Amino acid sequence: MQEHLESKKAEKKAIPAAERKKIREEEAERVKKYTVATVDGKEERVGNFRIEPPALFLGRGEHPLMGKVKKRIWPEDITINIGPKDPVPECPIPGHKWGKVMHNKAVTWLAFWRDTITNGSKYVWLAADSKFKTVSDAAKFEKARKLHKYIEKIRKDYRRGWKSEDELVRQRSVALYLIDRLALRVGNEKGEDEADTVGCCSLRVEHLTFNDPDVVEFNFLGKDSIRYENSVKVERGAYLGLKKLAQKKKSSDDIFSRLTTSSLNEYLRSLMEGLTAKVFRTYNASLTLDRLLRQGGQQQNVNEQLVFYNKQNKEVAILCNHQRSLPKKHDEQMGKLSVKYEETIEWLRELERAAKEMKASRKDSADVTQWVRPKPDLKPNMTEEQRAAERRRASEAPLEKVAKRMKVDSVHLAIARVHDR
DNA sequence: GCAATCGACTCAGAAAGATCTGT
DNA sequence: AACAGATCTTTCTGAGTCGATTG
Repeated sequence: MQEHLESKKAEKKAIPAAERKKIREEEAERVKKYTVATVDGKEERVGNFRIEPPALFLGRGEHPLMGKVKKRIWPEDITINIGPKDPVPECPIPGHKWGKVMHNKAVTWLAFWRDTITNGSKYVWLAADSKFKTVSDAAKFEKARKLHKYIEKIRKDYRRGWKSEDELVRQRSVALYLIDRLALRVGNEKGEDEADTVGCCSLRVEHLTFNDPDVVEFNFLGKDSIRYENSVKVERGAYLGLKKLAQKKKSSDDIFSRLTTSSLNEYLRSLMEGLTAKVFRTYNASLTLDRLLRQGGQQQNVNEQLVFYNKQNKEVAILCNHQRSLPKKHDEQMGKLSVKYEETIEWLRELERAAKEMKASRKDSADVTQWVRPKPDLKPNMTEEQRAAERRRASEAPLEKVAKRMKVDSVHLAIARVHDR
């Protein structure tokens, strides 16, 4: 199977760039009737118009269902949602027909099917640049802006709640503090056939360590089984409240045993219309970026501005615990970079030595030694594999010594070039 | 009345693919 | 000019959130 896939890959790679582009354009033309939808008289791009093909389910982290077969979806499994007078899209597989055609104006999906692994709903939606998506995206940020007007009151309220006699109020107030301060997700309960991950409301005693007087260490698997590891100095009241909630409980017990995500959200809605736990993430991420960008120095050029922006944006990613695993070849690439760096430094030393020597002797040229990588010897009649092998040989071959005489100007030019890098 | 389940939506990381850049 | 490697963009689909429905 692997061999087959490898050879398919090689076949694809062998197609010249121009032809590949042509193939791509033709394919785009062919699928156009599936990728564009008319919504309220306007053409909109469709997001995922291809049905997920059969595969072995993998899942993220330690998923109980990993390895199960995700079965093929047939037209009969699919419900189409279109306007009542619109023509039904032609079924692309001869001899088959759509399972159901309906006209539901209250939802935004175009097609629906059931996932054979989880029995969950899967949809075809419009793309992110569609009216439906952009309007709801804008509404999300407006809601976060609205929270800005309520936040002081809400914070005052939960600080008071830490000391409440009512355990439910205490749980809710401490949980809300964590959601606000650490941008934790709300953390719905999860089932037996899902990976064991948690959010705020599902935190267990085993996920926390208390370091008096006021530091809490968090260590748990969050969404996508991404580890959240953070040692935080928290407000004293929250510390005491949280510690009290963890006391007399087993390590596998829920900290917020009486709190549910829906009761928390219900409470939030009583404080501000439309407020839910996830709004705090949007709010705090946006506010953090805004604050960091404002305290920016005077970046001179676009390049510096970009570096600055990316740096601040990374801070927000840290707040939200967004992280990507390193690419497979990362170590190798870093290794190559450091070798290159060393070589460049050595070359710089040699150039500087030559410059000094010329200055001392008042000559206008000097002998320099450069260590260079041999060039691959590529012949026109070589096959792709032979070329690759030759390139590999050249890149792994020892450095060659090249001695040459350089004029003073070219030495200075070379030094400047190294500094540019 | 309430816990469990469902439906519809956003969020998110991996991998594939396209494009850019330096040699 | 060609090519390889780096980087940026897109695709894919699994993993959440949250309100509604159901038993």
